[in-house]
Amino acid sequence: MPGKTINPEDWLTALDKSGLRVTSVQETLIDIFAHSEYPLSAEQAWEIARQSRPKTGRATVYRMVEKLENLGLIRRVHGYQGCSHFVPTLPDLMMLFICLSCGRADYLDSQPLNDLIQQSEHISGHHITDSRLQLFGACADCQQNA
Amino acid sequence: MPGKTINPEDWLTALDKSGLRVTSVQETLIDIFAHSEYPLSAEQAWEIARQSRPKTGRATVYRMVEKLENLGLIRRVHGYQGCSHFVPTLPDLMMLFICLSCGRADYLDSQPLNDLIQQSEHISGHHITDSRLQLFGACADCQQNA
DNA sequence: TTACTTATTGAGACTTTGTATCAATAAGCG
DNA sequence: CGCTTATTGATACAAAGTCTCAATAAGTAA
Repeated sequence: MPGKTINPEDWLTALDKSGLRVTSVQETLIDIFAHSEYPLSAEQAWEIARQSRPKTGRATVYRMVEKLENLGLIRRVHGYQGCSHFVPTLPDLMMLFICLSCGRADYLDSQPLNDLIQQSEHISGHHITDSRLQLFGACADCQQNA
Repeated sequence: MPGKTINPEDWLTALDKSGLRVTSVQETLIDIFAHSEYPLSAEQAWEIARQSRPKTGRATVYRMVEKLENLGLIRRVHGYQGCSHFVPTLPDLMMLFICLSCGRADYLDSQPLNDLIQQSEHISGHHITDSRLQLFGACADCQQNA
């Protein structure tokens, strides 16, 4: 599956700039989210974190996930079985595709969506400030292997 | 805010056809969802149901919400503070707008979205079987009153 | 209408998911 | 190095949703 990479260093820089202290929990969690091909829940991130950092607290992970989301570094995935999974945010790419077979996430060009939203604003009279679009189906790989 | 109406009778017919028994809880809940301008959670629907039917059980409401969702009569709203709210499904209209000021839902023509999805399928090679788009902002009314 | 069969219901226990509290820890800074 | 204070971990707590099972009521046939 295609995909762009993420630089954990940039994330730490972003956290630092935001006035927060840079800690080892942050580094661990950023690494986990940045390197996962799959959307992760806070609970899952906690499990993974404890593999390399056994004493990591549950609340800490939930807090950090919240911070990362507020900073826009990760985005909530609105999936079939809930909305508590997160993927890294990629600059200038906002349309998300989730493969229902392998579970991996892919990012699609969002410009057409932006056009669509502008169009809808015009027609409806509403002022649209945010949007959530997610696509589900079978990725190119999984179609072949089926 | 603009909106189309829903006929509870049609819903009961749909339930009947699906092989399920038609009960008074169903009628109550269908009525509640069909007449609400706002997305409702199962918990909220339970509260409202008990006003006219005090002994209604919590689990029953959760079960019924699940059934209504499976039958496609209500749709899950993927909002800011969670994804546990539901709105009635309207035929041939699937794009949902939620006003962040008054909370009401509005439905927009989905054809442009369908076109966009087809386009994305072409470009990405993924086979897209379902989508979730939600728009947030200020509705026409709330913009005026601001 | 009545009796019968079986899906649905209500109550409450239980699980899961997420939040609040607070003493202990460790980042950042002089 | 030592001080200040944000962050952390442990745990208690709250909220959201599921499971179980005896009691109820919907559909069906006599």
